[in-house]
Amino acid sequence: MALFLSTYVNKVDRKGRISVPAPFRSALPEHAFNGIVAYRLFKYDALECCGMGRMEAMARRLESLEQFSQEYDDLQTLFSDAEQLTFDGEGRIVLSEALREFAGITESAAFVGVGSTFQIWEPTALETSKKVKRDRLRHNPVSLPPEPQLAIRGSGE
Amino acid sequence: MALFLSTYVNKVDRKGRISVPAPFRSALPEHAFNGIVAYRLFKYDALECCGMGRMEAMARRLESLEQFSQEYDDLQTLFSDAEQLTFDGEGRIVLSEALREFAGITESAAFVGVGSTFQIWEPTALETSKKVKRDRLRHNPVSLPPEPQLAIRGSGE
DNA sequence: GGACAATATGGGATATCATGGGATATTTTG
DNA sequence: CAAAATATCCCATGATATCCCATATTGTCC
Repeated sequence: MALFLSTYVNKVDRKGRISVPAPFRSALPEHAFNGIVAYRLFKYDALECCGMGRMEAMARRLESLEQFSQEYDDLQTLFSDAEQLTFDGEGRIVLSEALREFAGITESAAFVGVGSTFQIWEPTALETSKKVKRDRLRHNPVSLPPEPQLAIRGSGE
Repeated sequence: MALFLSTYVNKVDRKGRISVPAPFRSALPEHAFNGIVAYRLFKYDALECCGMGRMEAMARRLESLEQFSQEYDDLQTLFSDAEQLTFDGEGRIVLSEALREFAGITESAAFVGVGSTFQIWEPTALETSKKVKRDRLRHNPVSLPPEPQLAIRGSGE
């Protein structure tokens, strides 16, 4: 499984191109599609990204939900707003205006490794969010449960 | 499982390089990634370090949490603040300015084995913290639980 | 106490990565 | 079908990360 760590801030150029950090490109599993999928987070004005394989697995899990249910419909939105972004020869992607606008990205973007996926944030918004979360962790420690069972995602369990 | 003991103090050079003590390098499990992962402790201005395998296990455990819960979001910060640090040919890592600043490290750093992981502290801050803990233990002794129950905690205990 | 090995420290060269620009191919629009 | 717009591809450069080599210090063994 892919593991994304750290945070990198890179520039967006006039053509909407931005370098995906080299460690993230290395961490992506091999796939016929050479790039990533970006979709909008529900809770934050930021994007979540992963390889195509993970997206395909998510699609299979969507199929396990009750068709026509409210949550099925809701999750379909995730897919319809998602964009596949191909790497160019230098490891850059092009962020569409729609994605940039959703995340409030203008000149730079922060690539935020969060374990099995990574996120793309506007850097100032990221710092604000991180500060809140760090403060919360400092005052209300949480723990990780022991080594898992696999969880079904997106089911709201 | 890895076992890290003792405390070593090494120098940071002008490029931010520092030697990881040889016993710690030996104690790390084999992994394709030749280095360590450093992340920020919640309760102290210090870093905690482990091998990549342990970080991967932590990522799997994160996946077992409810995906949109607040504690899930908060713990993601641990990953986004973490950095993978590759060993150079001489067993050194480069501590980024962000990590050094967080831990208050300038000229030297203390490597502190704490069992299954190790920590990196600014040496004076470490001494202060140790003194506080020794005083507390003297007045309020604690015990270890029996063998199978040790849990990894997201916060300093 | 000396020799040797292991470890830590220091410096410089090279490779990689991020950034920037232009050309070409493809798609869209009129 | 042609022109315009956009996406993709290709190439170059500067900064920095990585790699390589040497020396000093410390620990171990005889």
